[in-house]
Amino acid sequence: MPELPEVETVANGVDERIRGERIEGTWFSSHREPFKATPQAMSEALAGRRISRVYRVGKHIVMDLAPDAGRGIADGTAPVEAQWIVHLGMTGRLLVSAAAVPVPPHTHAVLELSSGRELRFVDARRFGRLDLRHLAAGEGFAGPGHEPLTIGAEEFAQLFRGRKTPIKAALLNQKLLHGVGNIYADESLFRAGIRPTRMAGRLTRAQLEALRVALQAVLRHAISLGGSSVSDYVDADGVAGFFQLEHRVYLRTGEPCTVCGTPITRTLVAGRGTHYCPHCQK
DNA sequence: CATTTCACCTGGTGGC
DNA sequence: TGCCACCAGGTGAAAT
Repeated sequence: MPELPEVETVANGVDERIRGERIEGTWFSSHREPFKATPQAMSEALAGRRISRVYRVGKHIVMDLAPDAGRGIADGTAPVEAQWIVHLGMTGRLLVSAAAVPVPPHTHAVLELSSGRELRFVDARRFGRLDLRHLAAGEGFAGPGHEPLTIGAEEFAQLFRGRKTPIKAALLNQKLLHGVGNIYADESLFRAGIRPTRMAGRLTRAQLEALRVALQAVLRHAISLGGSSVSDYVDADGVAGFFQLEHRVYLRTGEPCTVCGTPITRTLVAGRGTHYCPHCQK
């Protein structure tokens, strides 16, 4: 499901709903895939602590964990002792539900909260990951690349200098920019008029700047509409987003380009389905 | 090191 | 209705 706008929507929704709550208990499934840290380690780190803040870094959701009795829980300034890191993979969901609501199939983690509600991690394909940071052991979670929403023109252009890979593959590389995925790579390249197969290192400075502006605009617009719901994605309340209605090329193979009417083409770039207008994108 | 390919999973859809 | 191929928002390991 989830690229930057969807992860941002989920993280903000979870933060609004459960910030300040105490984690009373935990439950984890017996599948091994979603767990980078062991369920036992996560249980020990989570149970008895308070959730002081939930936010997005790249495509990761970070939950700051503070001591139960600490000050500054409500405004997120409490001392952070550990962080729970959630990556939604392709089909992951993070849901805040009343305990009485039936637990959905493919639920892999449940945090029981002081309000009586539960935070549930649900993931059919199990490409998602759950992990843990102990801040006493080092830095907080930073993520692998630059933040797409705030990166400046100079830094952005620098990322692609000399790269002999298609620009779309570079956009998907999380060590360069973290948070861009298949939908927003295709949509930003369309809005910038750049063909996804163009070699990244051969783009002009003006083209790269057009791409940066288009990418930031498309991500902000998508966040404002609660993200794109293609099949699985929903927010923390289980509600779908609306940005899929604004897609100009993604999954619109054969449909007319909204600008020139030429049928949208689908090809493979970096092993991913890639959609573009052969007339508007050079 | 840079880049490409493929495996990891389940479920939905569309053709026959 | 059933079966099968193909497709899907994600990485990360292995090969080149």
